Amino acid sequence: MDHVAQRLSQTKIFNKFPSAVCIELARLATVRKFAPGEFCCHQGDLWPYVIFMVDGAMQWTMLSIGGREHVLFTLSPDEVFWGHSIFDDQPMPASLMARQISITYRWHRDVIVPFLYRYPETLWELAGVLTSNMRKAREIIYGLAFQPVAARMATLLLDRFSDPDDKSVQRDLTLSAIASRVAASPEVVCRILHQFQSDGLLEVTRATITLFDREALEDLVETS
Amino acid sequence: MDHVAQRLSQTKIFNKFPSAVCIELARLATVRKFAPGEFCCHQGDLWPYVIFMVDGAMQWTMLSIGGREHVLFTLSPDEVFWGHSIFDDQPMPASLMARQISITYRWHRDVIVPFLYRYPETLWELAGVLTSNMRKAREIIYGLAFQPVAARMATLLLDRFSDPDDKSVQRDLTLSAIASRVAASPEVVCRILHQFQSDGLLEVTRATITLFDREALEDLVETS
DNA sequence: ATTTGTCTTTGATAATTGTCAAGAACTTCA
DNA sequence: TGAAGTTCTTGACAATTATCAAAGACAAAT
Repeated sequence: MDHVAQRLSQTKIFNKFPSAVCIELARLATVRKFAPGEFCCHQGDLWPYVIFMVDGAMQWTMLSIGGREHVLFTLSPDEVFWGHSIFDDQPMPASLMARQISITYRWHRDVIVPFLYRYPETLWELAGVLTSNMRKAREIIYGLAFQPVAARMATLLLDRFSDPDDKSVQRDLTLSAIASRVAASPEVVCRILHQFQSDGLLEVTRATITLFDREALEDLVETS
Repeated sequence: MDHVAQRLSQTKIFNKFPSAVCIELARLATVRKFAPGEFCCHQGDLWPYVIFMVDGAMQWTMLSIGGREHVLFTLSPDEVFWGHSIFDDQPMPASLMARQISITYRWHRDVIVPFLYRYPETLWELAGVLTSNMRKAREIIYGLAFQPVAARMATLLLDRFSDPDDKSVQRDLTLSAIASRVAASPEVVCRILHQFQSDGLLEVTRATITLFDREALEDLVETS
């Protein structure tokens, strides 16, 4: 069995297909490579595609009314993304952009829908996946609306330090990149980072961030 | 054909069932009456039900981290609501509360899912409905996060004056009720309302609001 | 090693919104 | 009619965050 088909068959929804179908789908897929900065789909496009991330990283970026960009989440290898237009023929509400060199398998709606109908359990699971996405989106944007910047920063940091053993991480995001994730200005991000440092929660150098007090960050998220 | 079954068969998803199935479903439904203030489901509950609004009005209210309540949308007669727990067995992210005396038809997941599987087009349409809900939720919360209060007020007012002929509407919401919809304090709502008035956009009395300049409100929503 | 350009840091200031408090206006009910 | 309870209005003040500006630190390239 093709290696990619194998990985595909472990994802939600696709795991409800017999493995022969996954192999067949892998064969039917359009393979595409993206350079960093290249767009997979643009906000406003009609984009009725499913993609499977083989390698790289994509970010889901929303253009807000003031021309500001907000990164809501990123896509990592082995994740599947179902374009909204597949289901309701409406324009995409955000853009998907490659952050690194990325490789995707892509299917058009017309290719994949017949398979879904043939195995209705996938359709049911699809409802589950959409619901879970809705919850996540709700959570993220709700955080933007009702949590102060410090709490949103704390969430992002905890996400980076997701492994409890990790005491120190590389800083791969600039202040502006962080700002676009927490919907704040780079200056504020800078101040809050140093605020955290002078409160003894962590240590910031140009290259790394070292976490001292995970609980304090968790508290910040809870109580705000 | 039962009158309610008839109405049910005109809604999304249910319209993909043969009418005999709608009649059958109407028979299988649990009919419930709610007094104003009574809850249909509570945030945090596992609530795997579908409801059809026969009469009245429900509001979808989210308890935020500061104990504040935010009303995200309301349910009107002939609308169908699919509880999130149906699809992913997770707790409901908000509460559904009757605002007036309301009557609902309700089905448990176990009752309705077999019918969905029997008619897979309904499952497909379900994905469409969930996607459209996701878009709406996104829009609403995104507005809360990135639009100033005045723009959110403008949106709410335009919603009230949805009929272009309506020049004047009853004020059926108190300042606090408005505040909870636009996620602001009643004082700020009061000020903005008077701001609009002194800018000549509308006239506020205790009982009614009269719109003078619809375009100005629309501009406010666009440009912020 | 110097230059160039991008990040980062810091300060000053302004805008938005929330909070508190007190009084005015209105409704309801007895 | 009057009393009690809401709801509305207004002012003063505080907190959060954005914006602008300028300077400092660093990395890459020549």
